[in-house]
This record gives sequence, structure tokens and C-alpha cells, in this order.
Amino acid sequence: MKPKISDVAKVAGVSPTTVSRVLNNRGYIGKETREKVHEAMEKINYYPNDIARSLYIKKTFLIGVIFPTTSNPFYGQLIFHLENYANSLGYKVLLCNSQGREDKEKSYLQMLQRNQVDGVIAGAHNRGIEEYDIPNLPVVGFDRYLSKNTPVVSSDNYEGGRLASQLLIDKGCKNIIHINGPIDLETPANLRREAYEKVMRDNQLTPITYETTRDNEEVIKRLFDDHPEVDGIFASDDLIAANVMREARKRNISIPNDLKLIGYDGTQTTRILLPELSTIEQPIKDIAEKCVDILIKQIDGEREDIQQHTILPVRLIDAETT
Amino acid sequence: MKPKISDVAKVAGVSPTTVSRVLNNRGYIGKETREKVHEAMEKINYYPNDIARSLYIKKTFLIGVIFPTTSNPFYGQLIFHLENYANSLGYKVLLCNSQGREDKEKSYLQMLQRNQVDGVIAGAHNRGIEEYDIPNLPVVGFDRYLSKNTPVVSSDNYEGGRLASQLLIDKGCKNIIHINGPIDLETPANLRREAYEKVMRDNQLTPITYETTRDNEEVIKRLFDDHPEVDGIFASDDLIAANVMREARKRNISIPNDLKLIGYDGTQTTRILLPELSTIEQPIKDIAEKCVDILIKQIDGEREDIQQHTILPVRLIDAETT
DNA sequence: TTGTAGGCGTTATCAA
DNA sequence: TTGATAACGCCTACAA
Repeated sequence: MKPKISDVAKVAGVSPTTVSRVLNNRGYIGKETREKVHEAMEKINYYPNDIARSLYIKKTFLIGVIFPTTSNPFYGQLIFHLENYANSLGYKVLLCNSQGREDKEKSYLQMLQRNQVDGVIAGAHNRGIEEYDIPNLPVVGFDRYLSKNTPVVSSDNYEGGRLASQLLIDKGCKNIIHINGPIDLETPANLRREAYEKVMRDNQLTPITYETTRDNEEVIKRLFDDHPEVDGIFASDDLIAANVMREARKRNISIPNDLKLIGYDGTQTTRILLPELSTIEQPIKDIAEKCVDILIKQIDGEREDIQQHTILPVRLIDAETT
Repeated sequence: MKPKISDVAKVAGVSPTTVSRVLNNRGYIGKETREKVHEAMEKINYYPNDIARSLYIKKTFLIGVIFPTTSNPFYGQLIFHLENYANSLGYKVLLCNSQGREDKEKSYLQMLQRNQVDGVIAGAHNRGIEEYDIPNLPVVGFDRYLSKNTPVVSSDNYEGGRLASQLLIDKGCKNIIHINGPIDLETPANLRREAYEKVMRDNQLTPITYETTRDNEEVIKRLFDDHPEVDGIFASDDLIAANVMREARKRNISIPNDLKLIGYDGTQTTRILLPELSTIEQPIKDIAEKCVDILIKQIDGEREDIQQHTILPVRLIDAETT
């Protein structure tokens, strides 16, 4: 069936070893031999079996990527860059959509180990799982502390929260409310809220935070009902911000006249679908590349120069909703 | 290092064969032996090496998934469902972002073969590539003819195009223009345009199509400049539609009063970020599951009951832009 | 410069 | 019911 090295060897009239040498450019090979081998490979349409190779060299060039879902434009874009950059460095990506479920995450992690991945990049909304503390398995977390010694990459959540809150204040808002998704006390994303609270207090204002769980819309309605005086909202992601826009429209609250609104993430998709939304843009590509770089450093055993926590800068996009 | 079957065997005091039997539940195994083996596995924290297993059984339970980019909400959502469903059936997903580039697609295809994937699901915007005609490699195409014998799954593009065009006409539009992305004559997505043209002619109207390549915005501007009389636009995807909305706003063209607009795709993300946009919703989850089902049938050698072309129904969402 | 032999971790065959 | 052995396709000592 599928041609193997020994088939090439037969056709070329050499030994399998020689073929392997040609394949890997190792050791001495005669010019003629090399050509003969190449011709033979062409002729029978040979390509190497990476599975067999991996088994021997104990390295798969596979990395597992665990995130809630590629459906979300932020993760979709992040994963695009992860895969793209990893690919440019010779690594392949095994995709895992955890849906933020701890059970799925655990079983994915097992699956990845059975598949001998060289490393794992994970980010999600649930609490750090002990299971990530796996000896000999390089791991990098995005926006999330996975275990004591796993490096974390994130963007500057505190600065993002500060920029967003400050902007609302600078534009004259007095009653500013923060909405965020399910909070995990141990994720860096929580810093957005801390920054918001700090800015508020520095300006003699009272911070109020609403937390959404499943149902954004319900929470948002409650927010407007509870606080008709609200004139500024900082949403912890653009999807929530979009929901706020919709609810505001329903209530005939004019943005940005009556209410100023800023979101978070600034994905390509949001910028196309909802360019009028002010937001904090995360450097998604940089995040992805940093994650991969750090992971590969670990894989290559360069433990020295690995930063435990890498923080990348965010950018304020002051568009039409503020 | 990593424990292997023979390590388990030693601890349990049996032979590797027996351990393998326990692992795979094959043949006769004594109750006590089974327990001993299980204990031993627990004790040394053993998990099987799927690479080695794959090498022997010549099956990896890996499927390659080639699409332009997970950044795009449509593909992101499709890939989420592909992975999710494949996972539920015991298959793992190798992710490939082709960016619609033929060279990348070819090299991914090679990579996937070297990794011995059991099959490939691919969809993209460029022309069918001969390279997909690979003996013994099951392939399924989404919205795209890949080669003579590869099954295709798509949603009902013709009906979608018809519904969209007819809606604009029903709402009183007289000067309706269609915009689509780069057209490949051989993809089913082209049917959207054909339906549009048919509907137009059936109503004694002249079809006009603008094709965008890279720069949506430029094309859209030209469209408005060329046709100030336009009162209806059918965009072949929601992102283009969003660009139209933006340009219309810039020109003080009121939607839906002066101009009615309908997009295509209806992803979850669009529904959240831009719920007011009328669109044709594709059954993304069904598409994904159908792709996987058909692929696995091929993998399992059930060639009989494989439909060459599966078409799934679309749904009209008549929102606020029409 | 090239070939032979053994091993990577697993599974299946066959014998015990 | 269990164990020894060979094989999956490749790679690397070591020998020639």
C-alpha cells in the first residue's frame, strides 16, 4: 500500500539506511546515490510516516491548544495566530474546544498526553486545574494561572481597565457601571475590574459591578432597571457591549449622548461588524506568538530565559460609543 | 521516564501481552489479573502511547481540517462544531488555516498525509485542487468541489440566494445589487448569485453584481458612486453587509428606509454583534455534523450510502435592515 | 560511503 | 488464561 522506506530502497537499489540518510540529510551520501533515491521517491510517490518517526525520536512536533471555543471571535482569532505561527516553526496544532467545562478540559488533557504532544497552550474561564501540573509536559497559560510553574501570557488587563474607566470619566460620566463575565479570582482578567474600581475611587465615585453568567440579556436588563441614572458602561468584552447597545436602543437610550459605552477585545470581527464600538484592543497576534515562543523554549529545555508572566500592551480605541 | 506497558507488566507481575489485553479488553483475562494490572497502572500513572498504537493498527483517529481561518466567525463556528462532534466520536482534529492560499493548502495536505490522518475535511475559496484526488485518503468538501469523487456538503445556496433576493423585491426594492466575494465558478456558493439573477429576471429587473477581492470598502464605495439609485443590496456574507451598513451611514443613506440590506451566514457572532442585520442563516452545526458523518463513513469503508452532494436547508432572518 | 541489526511502544498471532 | 515473538515504519549505533 503506502510506500515505505524499504520500498524506496528497493527501487533505488540501495539500503533503507541510505534512504533514511538522504531523507534526513545526515552523514555522508554520494551524489549519485542521493539522486537515485530522490528519483525513486518521486517514482513511487513516497512520503515519510511521521508517526513512525515520532515514535523513534520521541518528539511529535504537535502542540495541544485548549480554549473555550473557536466560535468566539476572540478565541477564533487567537487560535488562528497560534496555529499560523506554530506552523511556521514546524509545529502542528491539535484543537480542543473545552467550552469552559472542567470535565472536557481534563479529558482533553489526557487525550493530548496519550498523543504525546510536545506541549500545551491553554486558556479558559474556569479556575486553574491541578491536572495541569504535569511533570515533563511544557504548558503555557493565556490569561490564566494554571499551576505554580506554568508561565502565563496575558495583555495588560489592569491598564486596559484603567484606560476604559478613565475614558468614561474624562468624557464626563458620573454613574459608571462595570459588567463582566463570570469572574475567576485567579485570572489576570480580573485586573480589569480592579483597575475600574481604583479609578472610580480615585475620582470619588462608587464602583458597581454586574456579573453575567449565562444570560447576558437578563443581567443587562436588571442593570438598567436598577440604575436608570447610569451614564457610562464598561463591558468586559465586546459581545456584552453589543448586548448593552441593543438593550439601550430598546429603551431609547441614545449612545453616546445619554450613555457612553466601551467594550473589550477589539477583534477583527468586532471592528468589521461593529466599528462604532469603542473598545480596548488586545494584541492578539503578539499574545499568540509569545505563547508559542515560550512553549517552544520550554520544549527545547531553555528554562533560563522564560519569563513567568509576560504582559503585553493594549490599545484604546476611542470610537463612536464614547 | 514515561511508563510503558512493560513497566506496568513488571509491577503487576505479568507479561506485557496481558497488560495490553486488559487495556483493550480483548481475549480472556482473569479477574484477579485484571485488577492487579489496573492497580499497577494507577500506581505508576500509566497512560497508553497512542502514537505507538497508531503505528501498529494503521489508524490514527486524526482528521485534518483545512479552512481559510478560524478568525472568520463563520469558519470559527463551523470548526467548533466539527471538532466538537468529531471528538464525541473519538476523533481528534488537526487544525489548518489555509488563508485561502493554494500553496498553504497543498503543504498542509502533505503534512496531514505524513501524519497519517484518517481523513480530511476542507473548504475554502480557491478552485478545486487536483492534489485532493488522493487514493486511499477519505476527503469531504464543504461548499466546494474538490475532485471527481469527493462528496460535498453545503447548505442550500440557491434557495438562500432566492430567499434573499425575493425578500428585497417583496419589500419593494427596484434597484437591487448583489455583492459577493471572489467567485469560483466551481463552488456551490456561486448558486447564490445565480438565484439572485434568476429572481431579478423573473421580475423584469436587471441583475448587477459587484465582486470584492481584497478590499471590500473600495468596491462598496464604487458601487454607491456608480449606482446612487440602489435601494436594495444582497451581500454574500454578513461581513460585507456590515461594510455596506457603515458606508451607507457615512453617506446618510438610511437603512431600511432608503436602502434595504440583507447578508448571508447568520453566525452566532453576527447575531450578537449585529442583530439588526437581516440575513440568510446557514445551519452550521448540521453542516459540521454531516461533514463528519460522511467522512467517517468513508473511513469505515461504507461507500454505498454516501451521498455525493448533501444540501442542507437555510433559514431567512427578516430583521431590521430590510 | 554504505549496509546490518536492534529498538521506539504497541498489538496480534500462535503456542503453551 | 497467559506468554514469547514478530511486526508496524523509521532511525541510529556500529560494522564493513
